[in-house]
Amino acid sequence: MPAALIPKEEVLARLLEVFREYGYEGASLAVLSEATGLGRSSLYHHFPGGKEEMATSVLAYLDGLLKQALYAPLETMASPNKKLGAMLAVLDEVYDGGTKACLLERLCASAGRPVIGGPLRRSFELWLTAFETLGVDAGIPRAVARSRAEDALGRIEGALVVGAGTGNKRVFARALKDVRATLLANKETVAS
Amino acid sequence: MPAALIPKEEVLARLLEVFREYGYEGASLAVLSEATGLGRSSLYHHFPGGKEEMATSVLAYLDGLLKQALYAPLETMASPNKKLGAMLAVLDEVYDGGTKACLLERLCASAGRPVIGGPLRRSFELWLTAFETLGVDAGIPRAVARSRAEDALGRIEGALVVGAGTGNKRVFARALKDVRATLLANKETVAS
DNA sequence: GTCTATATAATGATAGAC
DNA sequence: GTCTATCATTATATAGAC
Repeated sequence: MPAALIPKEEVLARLLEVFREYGYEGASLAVLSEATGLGRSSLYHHFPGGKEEMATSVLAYLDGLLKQALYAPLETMASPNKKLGAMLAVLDEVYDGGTKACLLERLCASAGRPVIGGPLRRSFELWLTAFETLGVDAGIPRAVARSRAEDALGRIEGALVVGAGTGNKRVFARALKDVRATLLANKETVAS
Repeated sequence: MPAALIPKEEVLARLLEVFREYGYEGASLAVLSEATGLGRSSLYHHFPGGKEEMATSVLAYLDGLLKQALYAPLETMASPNKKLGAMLAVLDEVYDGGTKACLLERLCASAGRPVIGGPLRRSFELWLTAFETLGVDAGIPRAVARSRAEDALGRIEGALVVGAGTGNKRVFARALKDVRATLLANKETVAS
């Protein structure tokens, strides 16, 4: 039997790129095949469940990346603020300064498919829980930390959307800066 | 010749609903046909350019809705704050409290198609300019008003994404509240 | 302006050789 | 584990009757 052309993790990484650029419906097997360098049959060998299994496997692979990017910093001895800085630095890199789309957002249009919607929601929750946990670590009441986490993720996702629609990267840079300043802050807004 | 079953504006409204739920690639002619009650050939009679023309026509139709929702309030005599309240009230209704997706976001995955990307960017700009103009009306320097407009639209889009992925509507409600409080404010963030 | 019927291409998915 | 060849289905799009 022929040796694997590329490691399975590399296959997943390339599939991820396609799904996050084109979404689920837009990611045709032709494109997925070209991106991985594997023929259709090879893809079906790795993912007997077809395109849906490719998408769910990619979501599981993303969960691993999220754990690296968001949960690894949580387990260090650094201050909550430093941990947040580490998380946001990785996100800035992953989204290439706001020029690359988010897989979670691109899959939302296909959340109606049960095999997508379930894992998708779990990936959202994984991210939210990381932010929430960081807030709790910083001494913020859990309910508040949870709301802040949702708002922070919303800021990031929305900045990527506006960036994709307008080509403006500064929105994303400001979003990261704002999350940096507000997620853990004892803040109040003062009108003058 | 048979009479039109429904006015063209109603056709556009129904096409809009499909595109904003499923995105461009996910909106098949079968679904578009069913949603409008028109056969394929009737759709091609109205939109000779096929699905791409349906999408661009829907974007143009959305521009009209945006002008109603965002520019009509601008031309009233009310205070900037009242105008903002009117805008956000319409948005809250249009997105059904955060349960309906935004067409602009759902089309971003297909922005690579030139016929989509151009009009899409123009629709984003239309929205941003409305928010920016309101800020300028309120006495905010244009550059600041522009940034605030981008951030506000980002907050709204991101809240819809998080809402779609998690099923949580409160994110959207808080986003509207935050835009209400920050778009026109003389604000500063105070850490205590 | 709408319909039925059809053309043509692309899609997701399989079978079987190596 | 990968390939070529092919399947059935769905997709977009057209032709022509009424």
